[in-house]
Amino acid sequence: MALTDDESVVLDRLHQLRRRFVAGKDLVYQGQAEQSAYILCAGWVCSYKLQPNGSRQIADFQIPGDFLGLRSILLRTSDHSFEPIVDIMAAEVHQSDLLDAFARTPRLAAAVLWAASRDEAMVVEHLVGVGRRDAEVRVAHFLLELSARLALVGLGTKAGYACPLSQYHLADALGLSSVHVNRVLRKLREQGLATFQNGYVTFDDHEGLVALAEFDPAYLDQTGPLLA
Amino acid sequence: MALTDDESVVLDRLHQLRRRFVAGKDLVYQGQAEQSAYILCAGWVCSYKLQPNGSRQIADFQIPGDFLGLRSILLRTSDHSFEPIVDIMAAEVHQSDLLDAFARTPRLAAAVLWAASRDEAMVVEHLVGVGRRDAEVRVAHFLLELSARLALVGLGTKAGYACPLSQYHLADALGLSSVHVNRVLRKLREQGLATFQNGYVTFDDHEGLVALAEFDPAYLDQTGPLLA
DNA sequence: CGTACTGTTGAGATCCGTCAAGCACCGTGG
DNA sequence: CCACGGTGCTTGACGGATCTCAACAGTACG
Repeated sequence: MALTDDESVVLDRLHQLRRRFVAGKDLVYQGQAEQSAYILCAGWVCSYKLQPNGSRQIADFQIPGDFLGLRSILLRTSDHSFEPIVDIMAAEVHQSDLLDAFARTPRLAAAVLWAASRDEAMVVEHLVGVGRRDAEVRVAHFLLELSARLALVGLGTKAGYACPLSQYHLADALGLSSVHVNRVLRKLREQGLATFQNGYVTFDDHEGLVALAEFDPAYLDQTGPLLA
Repeated sequence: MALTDDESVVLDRLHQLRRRFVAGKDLVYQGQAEQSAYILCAGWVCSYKLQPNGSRQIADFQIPGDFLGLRSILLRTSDHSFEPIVDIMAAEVHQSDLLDAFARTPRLAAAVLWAASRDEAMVVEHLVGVGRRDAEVRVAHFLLELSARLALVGLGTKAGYACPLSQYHLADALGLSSVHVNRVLRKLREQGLATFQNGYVTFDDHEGLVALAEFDPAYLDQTGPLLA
């Protein structure tokens, strides 16, 4: 994605303030009114919604390079929370700076809208998984999606990747109980497809896993934003 | 939402081409490359993804006033399909016109991004339902969300609304079998909470239904886009 | 008058959740 | 050094929510 000098300047200005956050302490919480977003520099984050009964649903995971809280900047109050999975670094983006940037460089607006569209496409695919795939396929698909996203930013290969998630994170993301996640992971391991252990995901049979999950990465639109 | 004259002109130009589509015949299909979006004038549409095994997951329903296919305009190929539930009228919006409009009026870009954010918030809430609510609560929540959205455009009240969906639509949207949807609807009816019949949804006990579903419409952000 | 679609109901199977217990690891503090 | 609590992982037994299969009724429509 080629930028003009002007666009680069505007983009740089958005990145000014870098902040560190510790694992487990929410960046943004459900119902918060203050509006600012972040661009994740290092570490993993998850966005989730809590239910009155205490259960939670993780909507998405953010990895380095991802926008974080774009939605809470335009909607008045954040309808969800962000939890750092590990200690992270993130650059703060103020609402006013972003809207200001739109006025200066409309192509940037299109790029941000592209990012929002891609986010939504991922959530929709996630919804498909939870609604229509059984537990084994769902887990397999999830591991593959993460792999594809991480590979884009150089954090993984077809062989596997470092993954700081616990089985509880998987359970909350996939709409399963942690007990069942554990059983499914064991099954995938025993079938020689994939191993999720000690902070690493290893693809023992990448091709077989893709076949099982019927994984098609088209929705990830890996070609980047198209600029008018 | 107050617009300047200039913005109104740009917005009007987007609406030029109105087209009619018949029920059941897809407007946009999964994998299609051509890029244009629509603004729905009359009728109901659903957006869905098909699985290789034939089952489908409906991601969202669009009602009059909603944007339709905003995502397929920025991503290269549409990753999902749109099916008119009934005969509809929709105004076509070309990709180039939209990007052009961003350049002229950045506030419009913010408004469109707001619309995209709201869409995503709805999908996330949908995901929460499918992942973490049992069938009865899920159906109740769904009926209430539609009610709130329809009320905003004058198509329903707390008493009920006209609803052209079949039980199959509900099943595909909620990640349930149509058989089970039928049983749940019967239960809601017998409990005196809501009736889904003959193209009408009637709230027999709106308050009770809200309590059962723990419905909180905050995520719908009914205050409209905020303009810089 | 058949055909297709939607809705309805029952019976049986199964996937997955809940409850429960136990193990491994790790950092803390005595 | 060891006791201890916390967190995460593992496994078994049981129950239930939901699915699948199957049959049938009502309605619209050609």
